[in-house]
Amino acid sequence: MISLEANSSPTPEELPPEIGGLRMTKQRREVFSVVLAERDHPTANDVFSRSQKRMPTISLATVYNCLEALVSHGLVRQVNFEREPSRYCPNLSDHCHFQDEKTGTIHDVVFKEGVNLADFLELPQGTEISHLEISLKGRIGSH
Amino acid sequence: MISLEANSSPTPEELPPEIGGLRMTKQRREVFSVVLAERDHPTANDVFSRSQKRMPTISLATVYNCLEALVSHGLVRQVNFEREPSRYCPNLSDHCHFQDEKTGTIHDVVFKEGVNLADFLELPQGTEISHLEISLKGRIGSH
DNA sequence: AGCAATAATTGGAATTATTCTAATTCGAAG
DNA sequence: CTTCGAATTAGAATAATTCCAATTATTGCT
Repeated sequence: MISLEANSSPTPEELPPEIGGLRMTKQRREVFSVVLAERDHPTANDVFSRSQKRMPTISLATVYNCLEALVSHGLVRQVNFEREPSRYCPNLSDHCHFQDEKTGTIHDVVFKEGVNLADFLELPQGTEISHLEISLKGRIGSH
Repeated sequence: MISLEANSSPTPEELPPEIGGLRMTKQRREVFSVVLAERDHPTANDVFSRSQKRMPTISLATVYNCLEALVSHGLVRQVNFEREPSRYCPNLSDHCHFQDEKTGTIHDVVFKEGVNLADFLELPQGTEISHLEISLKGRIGSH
């Protein structure tokens, strides 16, 4: 099995013909490898222009299609900050996002060991959560 | 001081000439009273059509302007679910939102007593959070 | 291999929430 | 009552995303 680790990001050619139930096409491989390559939470447009470098014929619609396929198969996470364009994140571990207001940069923020949602939310009993998004904004202290 | 409580929602006329540093105009009063009236997290469009009942001449642009003024003065909260249109919430207490996937209805969810963000997030030290949004989606158990 | 069926890609048009613009109107202060 | 900055308005503009219909690729059969 091919490893999809942080600092060994695969070229499109290295990706197998199927991942997590999703058939990989040339374009999906390209898009996926772009998302895997840099952990900077690119927008669809960012992914589009990066993909064009290797595959100049790819279309923006296809990038949207591929991203949606990857997201719905759980291979990539879609990240939203208020009404900003969606961003895409290859980090599948349980985490949330912090946006530095100064630079716009988005950082992954992990939960502390053993923390469970239901532990700190007054949820109506019987609630089943299928999706959770935590978005933080602020500044990183500099002194 | 006029009380802006849950079940005594003020008519526009009852709102003072200034709230929280924001000068109240006829339209702002109308928009604010619409948001206060029902805790169903209306979109800008919802607010627009409800406002039109009492004030048929109000424009959508004005509704957006008023909502933005109310939000930036901390009188109303803007609530986002992924890429859906923004919704508006008069509940200023510390809480987050749960959307019932079946009905689309949004419920306020409060944090458990004494819970603090930094307690469960591995935040880079020195981080100052100015904005936090937690959005949940799922189903409410029915059995 | 050849071929039908199915799925993916493409470019461009369409949609939709929201913001912008420029003109008008309002309202508080003198 | 006039003035002047702010608010409102209608409509145009913007921007992210989705839709559409046509083309191209891929799969599964025989």
